[in-house]
Amino acid sequence: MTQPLEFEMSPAERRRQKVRGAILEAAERVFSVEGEAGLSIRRLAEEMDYSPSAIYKYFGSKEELVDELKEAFFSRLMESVDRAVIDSLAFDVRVKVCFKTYIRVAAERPHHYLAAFSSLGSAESDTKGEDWADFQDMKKGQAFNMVASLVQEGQRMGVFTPDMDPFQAAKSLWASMHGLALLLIHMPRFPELMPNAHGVVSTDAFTDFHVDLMVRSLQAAPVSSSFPPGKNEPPDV
Amino acid sequence: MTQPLEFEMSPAERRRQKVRGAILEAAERVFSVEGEAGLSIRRLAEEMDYSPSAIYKYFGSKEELVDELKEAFFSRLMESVDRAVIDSLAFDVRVKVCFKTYIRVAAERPHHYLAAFSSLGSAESDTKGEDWADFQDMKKGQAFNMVASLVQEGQRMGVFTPDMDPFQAAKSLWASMHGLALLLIHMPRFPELMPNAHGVVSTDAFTDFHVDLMVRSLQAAPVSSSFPPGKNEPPDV
DNA sequence: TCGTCTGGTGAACAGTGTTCACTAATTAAA
DNA sequence: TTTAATTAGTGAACACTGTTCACCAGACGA
Repeated sequence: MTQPLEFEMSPAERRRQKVRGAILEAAERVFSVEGEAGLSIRRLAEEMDYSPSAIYKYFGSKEELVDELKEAFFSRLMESVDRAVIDSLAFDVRVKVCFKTYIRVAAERPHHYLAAFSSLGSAESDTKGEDWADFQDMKKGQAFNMVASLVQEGQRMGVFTPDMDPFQAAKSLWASMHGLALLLIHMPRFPELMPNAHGVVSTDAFTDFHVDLMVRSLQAAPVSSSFPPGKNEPPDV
Repeated sequence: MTQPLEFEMSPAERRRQKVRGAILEAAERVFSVEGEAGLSIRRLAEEMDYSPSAIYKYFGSKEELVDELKEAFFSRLMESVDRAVIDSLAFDVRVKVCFKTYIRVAAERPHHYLAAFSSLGSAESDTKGEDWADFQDMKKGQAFNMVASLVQEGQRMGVFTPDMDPFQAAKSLWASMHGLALLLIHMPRFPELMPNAHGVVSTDAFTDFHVDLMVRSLQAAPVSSSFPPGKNEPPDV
């Protein structure tokens, strides 16, 4: 998986990796501002004074190239979240900073985040490994695991209600996080532009609000009102 | 906006609308299973025994055609939600059925829903009308308004906490709804495949769980624990 | 009946991703 | 060091795409 260290590469291999990196860099430059639609092999080749077919000596297809961009982005995203979480000590700020960092970094690179979720998964994949493998390869599983362990920690501390599957809760939280990130990407200023009762609300303030609601939904329920608290749904199979 | 009624159209106009409808029908057929990528003007023309350029007598561009498919889908989506909400009497089942219907219908037509949210909005739109106009045109605003009025109703009934802007709450709920719909589209069986503490969880059961959490986050907070309840963020401008 | 408008055609333009035969150079082996 | 083999890079081509344009025939209104 990981490429060999630099000093144990032949000069040829080292030069090859250098060119490969240059291609990825140029691709990243274009992709960041114009997305997959604006990134064409021919344009990329022209920008590097290469022939289009030269690119294919380094990448099997355009999809392969873009996949590498997406994977690199997801690594940066996870790294950002990790760092933000580690730097925070108190539990409550840790969980909130986790969500907020994810949403902010995702919205900062809209094309990357969008591209990573723009293809729809095969609906009839009998081989249950396929989706899940892709899931871990793309490091999306890492986000899920981090959220799940945060929920468990909250439950151990008695801050979150114990009568819910932490994995289910993590999925739900992830969906809410994902949803806001994508809404911010698709309509960048929708928190400001859409109606508000009390004047304009900045995107940051709205993100805080959304994350607050997400966290509130997990808190230990002191009394039950007309809505039953989230309990584990029994598997209906 | 609305086309003239059938009996007040000239025979020519009626024939024209008939062909136009046939094109849209064929496009819908292809788009439903293969999405925008699989829908090409040439293929469409071939399927109807037309020349490719004939399509352009009825639609200015491919984008215009696809936009009409997306708009029709959103109309169906909103109609489904409306009908589901109207058929329910009790407030709690009404709000849950609203969310669940939205998510289900969106996930049933993944290509449509994905296409409607696949283009990223212009980040630097100074004309604040642009995003908002697109918003109402695509009938996405209708979803928002429905959710907002549900929140207000819940607040009037005392079921939802009164100290939060119902519009902000509606945006947050919409984001959570949107997020789950897109996750189900991108990884259709992620509720089953991802880890669970208590066996396999069906997609339906997980949707119920997610919606429960969404609703719980709005409930009137009896006592405040370590997390402050969602209050109106003051505008910071 | 005559002119105008419109539906439909085929060819072409400018793109796209990708492949393939072909050099030229660089590397590994003798 | 000379030779063989592998590889980097090229340009042309294929099969697509959306879109336009000149043209033609038939239907329409005057």
